[in-house]
Amino acid sequence: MGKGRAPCCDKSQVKRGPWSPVEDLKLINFIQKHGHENWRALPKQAGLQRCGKSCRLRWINYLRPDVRRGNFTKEEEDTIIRLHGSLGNKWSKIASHLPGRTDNEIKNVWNTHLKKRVDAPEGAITPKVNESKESSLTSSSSSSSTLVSPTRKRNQALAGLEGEQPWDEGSSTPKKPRPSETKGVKAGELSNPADEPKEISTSSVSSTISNSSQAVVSKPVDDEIGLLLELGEPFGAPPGICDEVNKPNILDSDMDIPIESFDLWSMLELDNIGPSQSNDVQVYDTEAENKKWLHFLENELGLESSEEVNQQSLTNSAVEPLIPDPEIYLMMPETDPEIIDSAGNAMASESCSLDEIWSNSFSQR
DNA sequence: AAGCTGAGCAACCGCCACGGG
DNA sequence: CCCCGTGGCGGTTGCTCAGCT
Repeated sequence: MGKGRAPCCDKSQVKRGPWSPVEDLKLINFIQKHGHENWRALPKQAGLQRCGKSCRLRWINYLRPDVRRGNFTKEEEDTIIRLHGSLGNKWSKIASHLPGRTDNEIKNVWNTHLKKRVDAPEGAITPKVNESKESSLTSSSSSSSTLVSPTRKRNQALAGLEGEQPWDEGSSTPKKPRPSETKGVKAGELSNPADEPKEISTSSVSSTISNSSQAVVSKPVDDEIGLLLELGEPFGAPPGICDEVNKPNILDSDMDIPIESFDLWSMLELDNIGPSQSNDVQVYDTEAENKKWLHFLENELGLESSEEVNQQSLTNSAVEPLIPDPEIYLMMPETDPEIIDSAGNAMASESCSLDEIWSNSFSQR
């Protein structure tokens, strides 16, 4: 079996580190059109300089339509603890009991929060450690929300967006985490005057997913955009993909959708690419919606110029990169936002909301 | 204000299981 | 039956910043 096997890919030929929005877009676009029958071949066909494994991981953990991010509910935590008790570190098995949750996320949650909780004797979890972190995370679950990652990630992400392209494509050592895990800020945090001023704008999105009562805190518009995108599944997955992800899904679970949020679609004039509410995963008039959605994103990303080509490629064979390599901008010797901006017209400078969109829509789902 | 530390998590790595030839 | 390729899984790493001193 697997002894002495060659690496799955030539490490020198593939990009590593955090995924950029452009890459995400490419991957989504490709899978949405063609599925993922062969992960190994996928990167090439999709025009990605990534290892197939990396693509798979990215898809499974973040881009997949039914992935739920952030905010583990009390029930979920309990389930994890219970299942871990019986299954051990069988993360994928555990994940199969938690619709929308990935093994990786569960693993992280376990290692960072739940393990401590379980290890500690009942009641021995002393505030000092837990108050600031844990309680803002796990114990918050008592308010039925929970396991929210601190605001800082979001904050840092946003901070990174201010002046610098966070996705340093040229660098093998990622500088910042992508503004990806748009973990929400739990209500308590939001209401905390000390926290609030910071950068709620990007940090308060996802709480929504697991609990509306907590989620529907007033948020800045950008957050709602993220929320919308997150909830909206704008790139409705094709049936093939949905088959894969058609586990009992988030729509079946405890997710409440703050209806108000959907107004944003019209606010954004995106209403015609917005979700058509349904209980099925397949909630979009896929082809047209997808195109509109991608179109929108590409415009936002400053890929407008290539859009025609893209539209073409959308209808072309699978072997063609579906998106006319916008990454060329990112691959420039100097991955300078300004360069990108001048060339691509949008990436960095006005990218705040866009990046939030990206982060929220693609990473936080 | 600056430095240090720990937390959190995305992504990578390597091994294993399975299926096809 | 064996070999090989691929997908999947679990463990680990590396990066960044919030919070503390």
